[in-house]
Amino acid sequence: MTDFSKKYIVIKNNRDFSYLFKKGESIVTFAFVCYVRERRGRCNRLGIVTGKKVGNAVKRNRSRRIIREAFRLFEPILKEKTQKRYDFVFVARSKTPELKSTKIYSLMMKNILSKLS
RNA sequence: GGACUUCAUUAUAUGACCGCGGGGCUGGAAACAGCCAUGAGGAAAGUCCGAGCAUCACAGAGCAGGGUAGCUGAUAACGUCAGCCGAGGGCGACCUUAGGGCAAGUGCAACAGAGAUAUACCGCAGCGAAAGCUGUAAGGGUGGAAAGGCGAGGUAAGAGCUCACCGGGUUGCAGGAGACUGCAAUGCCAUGUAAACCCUAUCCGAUGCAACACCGAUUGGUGCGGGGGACAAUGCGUCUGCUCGGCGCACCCCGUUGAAAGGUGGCUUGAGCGUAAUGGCGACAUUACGCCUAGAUAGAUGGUCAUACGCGACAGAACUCGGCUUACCGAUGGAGUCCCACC
Repeated sequence: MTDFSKKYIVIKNNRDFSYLFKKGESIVTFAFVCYVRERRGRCNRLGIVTGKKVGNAVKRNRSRRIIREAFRLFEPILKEKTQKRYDFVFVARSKTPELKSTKIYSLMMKNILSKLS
């Protein structure tokens, strides 16, 4: 139903998450851990995991928002570069809430694009 | 000026650009697009109490289990709040208070100490040549606690033995709505612990919005199991470092599940908030006027930049209220107390 939408889809299923943890390619930085896998379909999908290790509810919200914001900027560039579509799962780490979204954005550009191309 | 006490308020602000949630308006068949205003807290937290609301159960009474524990009031209700009483702390403003009953029963009280609810080790006094006997509990030492405290009289020495003051018990009278207070008489009666069991009084049905209600129905859908088919082709999953290959899913049938799944409502207009007046010491109540203030469902408030300063603490709504408790960088205002200086 969101096929024509420009936006990404949010991953909700627990099955999808565990599948990506198992089979996805992992990219580790100090700010986040990312699991990626190629998928069919017309748009990318995004899932964010913020465990209890990150901190209290405010810190978890903060890291979720930062990652989402960074991904919002990052996603159109990815679409331009390649025709392939991917599933992403980002796992927040304990340092994440203290960072700026630009920092995460640059980390995404640096680490993920190079791996996928 | 310094040191405090108490009650409130506030919780970085402003602008630009890019985004998000639900709502309204406009365009559109729809998808969607554009515009507009709006969008976390004093604790949203812990889930510790009390309610509303919902479903189930229910004649009445009792047991069990649990809560509460000075009095009077406030309240929908409370374990909350207000005022007062008692006790304790502070020079004071003021603060703290788990504040019924060990004179119903049972239990426990280590060590020390002569002795722990009872005693006589050292003492003191009398008698006696002495051993010792008798009287006594002032003093010593141990302990959280040793038969009310302290002083005077009294005595062989002592002791509520007597008396004054203080403390506690009982009875009476007076005051108060009551907790209680005051006075008088009597008389010293006998440890602590009930946040030990327990007793007394009083209150309590259970489960929580993932409650619950509705929508949609056999040509349909969810999950599980079994069989078939394909064994050609395609995709995905799985075993594997890779290939081959096997198995599973996608297809069909049967059995079972019978609303569990999905969607919508519940979901924010409420014991609501603000201002004023009146009543009340106060909690609060009444009246008038004004206001509408998040409703997400993997969960919306964010990002970037700029400016200012003290460089921003604790922390994120999840059915809704009233409280309590805990966390917290600060800032501002009102009222009040004590000390110093000056007049």
